[in-house]
Amino acid sequence: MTPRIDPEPSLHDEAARAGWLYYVGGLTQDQIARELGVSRQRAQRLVSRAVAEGLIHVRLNHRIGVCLDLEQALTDRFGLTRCRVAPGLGAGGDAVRAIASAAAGELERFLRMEEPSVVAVGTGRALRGMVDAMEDGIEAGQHRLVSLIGNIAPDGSASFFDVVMRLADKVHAPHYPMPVPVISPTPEENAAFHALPPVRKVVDLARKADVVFVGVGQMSNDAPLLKDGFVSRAELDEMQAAGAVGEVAGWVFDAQGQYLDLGTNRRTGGVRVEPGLDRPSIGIAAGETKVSAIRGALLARIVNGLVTDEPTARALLA
Amino acid sequence: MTPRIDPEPSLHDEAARAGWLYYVGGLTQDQIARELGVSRQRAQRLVSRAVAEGLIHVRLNHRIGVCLDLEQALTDRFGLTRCRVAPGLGAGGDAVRAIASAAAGELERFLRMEEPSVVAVGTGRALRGMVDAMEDGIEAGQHRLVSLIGNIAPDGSASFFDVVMRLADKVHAPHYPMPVPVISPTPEENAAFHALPPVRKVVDLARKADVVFVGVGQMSNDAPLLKDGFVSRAELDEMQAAGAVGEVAGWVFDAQGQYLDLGTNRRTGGVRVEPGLDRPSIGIAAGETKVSAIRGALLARIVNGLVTDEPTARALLA
DNA sequence: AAGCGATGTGAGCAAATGATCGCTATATGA
DNA sequence: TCATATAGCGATCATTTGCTCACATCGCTT
Repeated sequence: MTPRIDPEPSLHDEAARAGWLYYVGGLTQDQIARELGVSRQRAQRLVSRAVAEGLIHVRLNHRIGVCLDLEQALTDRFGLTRCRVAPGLGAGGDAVRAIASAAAGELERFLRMEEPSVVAVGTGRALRGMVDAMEDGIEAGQHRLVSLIGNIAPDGSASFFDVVMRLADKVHAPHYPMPVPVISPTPEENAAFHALPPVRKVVDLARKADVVFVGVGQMSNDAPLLKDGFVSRAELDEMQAAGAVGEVAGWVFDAQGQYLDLGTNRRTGGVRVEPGLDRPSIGIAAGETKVSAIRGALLARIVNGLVTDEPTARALLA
Repeated sequence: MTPRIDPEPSLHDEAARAGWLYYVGGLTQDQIARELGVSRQRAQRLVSRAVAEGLIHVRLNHRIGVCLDLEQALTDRFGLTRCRVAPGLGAGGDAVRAIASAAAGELERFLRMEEPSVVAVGTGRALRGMVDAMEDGIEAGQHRLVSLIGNIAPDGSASFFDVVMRLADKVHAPHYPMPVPVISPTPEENAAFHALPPVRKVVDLARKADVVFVGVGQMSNDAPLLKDGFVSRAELDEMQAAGAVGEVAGWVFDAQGQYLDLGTNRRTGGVRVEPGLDRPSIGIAAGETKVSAIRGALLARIVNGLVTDEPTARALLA
């Protein structure tokens, strides 16, 4: 009579169940081991696997007063439309982790709208963290997701580009990668790509996006662009000398948020986020090293919304 | 220059921050203590306070296969429109805790709709848990919340009735309590209440609700109605003898889900959930002792949707 | 002002946890 | 076929955690 139940509790299932019993049920790992009929060590491993694989999501259901104050102060100072400040994670903490769930909440907010819209996204660790922190089960098929940044890397590595893809995968929305090199060897090659009709289509879509989510990269010596091999050391030096402090979607700007007309900016393939957009343009970024980059982006209104963490917020206001 | 920040980190704020550092940041309590400048013991107390007060919410981001199978089986067997099965919490686990977040998700689903609607809710521990497990920050001002059950208790205790109130409070929606006794001393008194125009208005609202959320109570010797003093032992005996196995919103039914025409049912003040509604009527209930009550409600289609836990689901199918 | 209860605090301690190590089984590929 | 990598497992052990107890503090009542 009982229907066919219990095929093969996959490893994921077992881990999820262990995590559930641990965090929701409050059982000890010993009890979980007994419940699942495994050794305590295995139970412990299942629990940590559940955490590591992001099966367990923790959210804080209380807006800490100080963070609200900081949000208000940032909003006033930079004329933002949206602002979220997550509590910091202490000295050695990972800023990306701190802001991931707040950023996820911000994105979910847009994805849940019934009105079909176009969501443009950049790349970077922060955005990646945001997507990972999103809840499962959100269906956003009515929206279109478009990448702001080229998806052809010099070394062919794709790890940099899977933010849109992962997101599209997660919410079952159509997505439009931008089929151009992140940064072309020459301005001419870049122009050749942009002359192609399919490329133009994606570019047009990105330009009319209803909302933009981007990370903000610093242009100091630990610049993501350098680490990922998109700019050479020499070019970085050149742009630093010209005042470069940050970049958004690969486009480099100075301390006032003015895009520079040199270096890689002449060969960057992606769509530039124009300053002063009338639609939301949300920056997701935190970390001591990014402060002047973020400030530049805010000053020129390359972004008019911000998700950051507490120490970064304080530094921006200082 | 720095704006006025740091008035008084309230106890809640501190607890929230400690919980954040612990669960999101992964710091040890010792590190948290140092970070916050308190003793380790205080840090530990703050963390547990954060959990106890529901500041920390844990969600499982993975639907365990077995639970999906059970949902399908229940849906097929009882012709449900919606069904969620949460993993069980093991032998000594609290069933309410297990289903709270799944139920919250189900309710949030409705509240997030833009279309204004009327949401009718019952009472009980399960619904209370559901509301507590809801995320903060959901705005549902477009909906109206109406209580199915009277809000006048024999002993004047209000703890039983604050489900609608807490919910309304949380999502900032208007709410309509039902200003009648849960159970009147006589049918006549009950009728007198229902003749009053303001009462009729609420009753009409409840009757046309677009979605109904109710708990399911058992009528065994540990019946909630008995424990809360709404029925006497003698009446319970009488109804049990007549086949009573469960109740929804105070209305008692038998194993087939047929409402009985005796005992308190002649004096119950609230609105009866009619069998076979064409709109969603979601039962939130789990626990071994409730199985036959739930089965009755399902068979007669007093509820056409169910949120329960794994062992209960298995028992319902057995 | 003394008494009293509620609340909070730190020390100590037992239990729970998670990291490490060496072992085994399985796969991978030359 | 064999060598080697890889992953999982149980045992051991240092660290982390949360509980209990004895005491201090504060506010309120008598």
